[in-house]
Amino acid sequence: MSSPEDVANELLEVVPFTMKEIRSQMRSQRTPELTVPQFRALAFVNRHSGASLSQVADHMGLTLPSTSRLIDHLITRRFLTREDNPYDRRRIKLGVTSRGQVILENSRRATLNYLTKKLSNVSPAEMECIVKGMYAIRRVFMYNTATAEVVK
Amino acid sequence: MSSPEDVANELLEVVPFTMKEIRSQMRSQRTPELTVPQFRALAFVNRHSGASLSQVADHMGLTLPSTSRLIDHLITRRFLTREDNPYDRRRIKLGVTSRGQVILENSRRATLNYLTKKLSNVSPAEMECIVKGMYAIRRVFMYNTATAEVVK
DNA sequence: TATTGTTATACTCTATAACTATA
DNA sequence: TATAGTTATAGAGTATAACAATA
Repeated sequence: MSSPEDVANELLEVVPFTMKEIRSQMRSQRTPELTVPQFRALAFVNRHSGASLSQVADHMGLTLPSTSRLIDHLITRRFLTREDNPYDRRRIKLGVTSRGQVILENSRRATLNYLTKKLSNVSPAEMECIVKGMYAIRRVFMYNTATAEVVK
Repeated sequence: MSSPEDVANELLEVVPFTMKEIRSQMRSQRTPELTVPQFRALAFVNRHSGASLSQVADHMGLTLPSTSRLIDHLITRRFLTREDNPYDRRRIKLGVTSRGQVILENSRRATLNYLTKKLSNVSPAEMECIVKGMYAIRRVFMYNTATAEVVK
């Protein structure tokens, strides 16, 4: 039996390490074109075409200035476009270019291939566990806003 | 049944998000004294008293210059000490100060409390899954050097 | 007056290149 | 010559503060 605290300890050790693996894979291997935050932002705009800066910031959990700079880099490199929103001129409408879609897909493929290869040594039963565990984490951290403190 | 690729996809979505939660908790809540890499380095030296810079770099998966600067910050703030190693004068011996131990313990406690609270909504069965899943990930990413490519 | 976004500034993380000192 | 570590330099990620434009 594991206590919530045991699980918390486990997360605190394993998550940063896994994150570092993903980050260095993205940086060093085939597709150093995108950092992890860039990848996430690009993927979000790809799923939500016409998104505003605030929507990206909300999704990423970043401040507006941080998001503005992040998006700037992606626009400079022609992975994203920025247009005015005619219905509310304070807002912008972001969109992924075809160039951006290619980069996004390449980056996703390379990283998935890397992870998939690593996971080839894991038994089916363990993989089910990982999936169920990730689902629980997702539910708690990504969707459960009921217990989340409101931070101004 | 989940394929390795399904699991990889899941990791690629959930791990960065969870990492961001941990990072922003450490930054914004009670103990903004340590960033995640600083916490990890300090915890490593605490477990391996007298460690050299190279040992920290290996553990963290960072280059020597990056590690040198990271450690510098911790020394400047009197969380770590640096001594010469008399047996090999090229090496240094790192140690945690009592001040560093206090900070480390506070930071660990605050983050664990935060995670533990989040996990209070997870059923025991799901927690077992998370633990088993983390164990599998740990085995694959942290210990399995057999299939890891050697990157110079 | 409140919301959306940008610019200015600053700090940490991280890398590569070039260096010093020791083995 | 090889190894351990530092310094110089640079780019990305992130924040807060101050601002402009629009609602």
